[in-house]
Amino acid sequence: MAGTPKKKPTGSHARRLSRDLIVETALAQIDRAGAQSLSMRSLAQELGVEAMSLYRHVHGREDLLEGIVASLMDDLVSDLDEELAQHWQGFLQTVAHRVRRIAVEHPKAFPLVATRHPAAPWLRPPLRSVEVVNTFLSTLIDQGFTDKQAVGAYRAFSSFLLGQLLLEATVRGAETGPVEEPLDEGDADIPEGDGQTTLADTAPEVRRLRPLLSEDRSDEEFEVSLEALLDRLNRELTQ
Amino acid sequence: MAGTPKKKPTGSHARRLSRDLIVETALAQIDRAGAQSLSMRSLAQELGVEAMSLYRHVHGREDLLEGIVASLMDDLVSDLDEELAQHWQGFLQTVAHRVRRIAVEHPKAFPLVATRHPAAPWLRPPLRSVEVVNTFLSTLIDQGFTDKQAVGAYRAFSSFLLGQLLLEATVRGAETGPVEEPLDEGDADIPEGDGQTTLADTAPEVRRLRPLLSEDRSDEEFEVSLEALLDRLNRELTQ
DNA sequence: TGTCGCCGCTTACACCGTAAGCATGACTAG
DNA sequence: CTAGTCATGCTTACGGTGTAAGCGGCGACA
Repeated sequence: MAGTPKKKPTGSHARRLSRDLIVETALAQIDRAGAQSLSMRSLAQELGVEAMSLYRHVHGREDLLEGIVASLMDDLVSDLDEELAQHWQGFLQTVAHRVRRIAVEHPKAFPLVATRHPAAPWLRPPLRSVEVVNTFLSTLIDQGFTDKQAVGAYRAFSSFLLGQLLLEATVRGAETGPVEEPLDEGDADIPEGDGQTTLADTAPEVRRLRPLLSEDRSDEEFEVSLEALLDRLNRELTQ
Repeated sequence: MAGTPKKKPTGSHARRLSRDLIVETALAQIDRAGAQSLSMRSLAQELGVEAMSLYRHVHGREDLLEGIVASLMDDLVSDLDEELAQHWQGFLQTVAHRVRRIAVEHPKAFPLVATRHPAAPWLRPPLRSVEVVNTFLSTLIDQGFTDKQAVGAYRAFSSFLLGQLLLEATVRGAETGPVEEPLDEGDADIPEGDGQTTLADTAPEVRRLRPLLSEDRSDEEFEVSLEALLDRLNRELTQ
């Protein structure tokens, strides 16, 4: 550059580079445009830095993604083991709502939490950290669950959260930025006759029920399903 | 080329190129090494063809993936609307087991089914085709479900399948080829003290229950959860 | 005033998806 | 039999991606 600036402009990038800052910025970028469009280069640019600089603080793209899901889920552990764990139902409800909050706030990032392979094969998304699972299990066992029941509850709970929240995140993520170009819709194969007419012909029920199908009852559905799960666990507990 | 071969060697690639063949081969490659490692070039190579030739039959990578999930799920519709739809519980059970079969046979591909955005916002994975959803809804409504109940059942059922099967697929997919290199485990940050010792210290319950956590009860869990869901729907139906 | 280590930069490479155009063979009309 | 059309696969080329390897400068401490 001409002029040999003695002090760097320091225009936009205020904070110093660090793993936390990188992860945080990456998450913001994913929230904005989806995980697909996050690249080391674009991330570096947003940080006012060259791509290779990121590798000082992050092992690579995979490690970065791992860091993102970890940072998302670390908010869970923070203040969990309190007086909160006195009734297991309340405990499960709190955990469920916290995880849901994460999914709703970061719909584009949640598929990562759901899909990424856990650190150990006996950890199941979305509760992927050893600490959380430990709190989960010991809370239940302290309140009368047998070992087997506690593990079963962990699995059922994981499955419930995963299904419910991944669905919700998919919907919310799609409506918050289907910026994907109209996909050309050219030729190249599969003429695919008129969609609307086809729908009325071959799927009248779907057509008729479309308003109902499009309604957003996710809050209510989550509560109801969670309640059903808790009932089931309770029934199992008291045999 | 020297020799101007009059007939092509026809050594390895027997069948002619077609969308179905391409999709089929791509699915095989995903089953083998995961979706991450599927590239147009490697796929073309396996077909004994140049990458750009694929674009005659497929709009691009996205369209290819779409074709793969469609081909996976098309096996559902084939013989669904039969005498099978006489009891909705049996119907749901059949559908559930068929989808599960798909997930178990293609654990590395199932995340695509789960994660990919559906064609319409009111379609929910893994039942992503209009035909299947239509059969689903009309079957239930024919047997006494109100519109709202049927739609609710569709949502609950989707959520159940998605959670249960994505978990199962993740586990099975991981054990069937964690070919991922040991990830270097170098330095660059986060010293991360000895893992085993840390686990015993901060997560004694997890350590104690590890054998139980590692057990594979997926068949049984699937049946039990499905049963619970059907019970719940039935209770809702008969109020 | 060294000198040493961190931290970001530069360069380079292999690989990716895909736009655009060309070569070739098979099939059909005259 | 010839000429024309068309489907199919190949070649070339471009911009983008993750990342290995080494360099440079700058602040901190002796």
